[in-house]
Amino acid sequence: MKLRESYTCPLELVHDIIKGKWKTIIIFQLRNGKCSFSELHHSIAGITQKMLLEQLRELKHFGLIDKKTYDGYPLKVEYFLTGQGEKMLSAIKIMQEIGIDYMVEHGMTEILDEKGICY
Amino acid sequence: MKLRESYTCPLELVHDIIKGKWKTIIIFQLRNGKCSFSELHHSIAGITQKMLLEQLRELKHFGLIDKKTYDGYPLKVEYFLTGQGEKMLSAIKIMQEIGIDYMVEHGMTEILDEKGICY
DNA sequence: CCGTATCCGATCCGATACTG
DNA sequence: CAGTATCGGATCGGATACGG
Repeated sequence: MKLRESYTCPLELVHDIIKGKWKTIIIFQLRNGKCSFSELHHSIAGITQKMLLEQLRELKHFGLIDKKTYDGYPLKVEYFLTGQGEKMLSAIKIMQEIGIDYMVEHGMTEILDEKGICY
Repeated sequence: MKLRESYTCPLELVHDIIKGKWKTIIIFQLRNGKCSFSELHHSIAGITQKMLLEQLRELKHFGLIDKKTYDGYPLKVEYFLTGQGEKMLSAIKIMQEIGIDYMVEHGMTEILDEKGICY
């Protein structure tokens, strides 16, 4: 969650911002616009509530996503990408392609639909 | 080093391929062509021999880089990006930009030269 | 110059139970 | 529905020493 005082390389900083198992997937899930906490929770296979919340908090802290809270009951919250989040998304989309390339190359295609999107 | 049998998402697979503190930096260092082991070692601030070798082995195993070994003494080895490595580089370049944006935004500019390249 | 091996603290992340 | 707290095993990565 905390960055260092200084870095010798921008990539080291970015690594500290998006490291971990879930952040790229969360950003990718926000590619089509706003999502509630539970939409994210249900659309990301295998993530726990704890991890999702923790990662959302960090992504917000680093300015890749933002959220809007509506008072009332039940509580309603919407998460969405910021400008920098969109920029990160453009890198993540390339990585998605690389993943699909690898899967095709190695016969791991069973999980892909015709567009290579799996959620 | 080992991937799972199957993944529910291409990004999860890519994460397993490039996770860790050093891989994106190593790929970025290879952006201008071939490098020897010691060129990489000297150009990447703070990396140990152990980590560099370990990460190079994994990157090769996953097909993002390749190497050419010349017999003779002293030993000479050259590492370079494959096609998929170049594709990953295009994503990494975007992340580099994001890192520079963040540094500029947060007054961490002291390490950047006029092009934002620090090695 | 290039590559290998081991030890060990730090961190990550899943499971689980609980609150507003 | 959204968010918090704690515990413990697995993994990561730095230090260090050795080998082709």
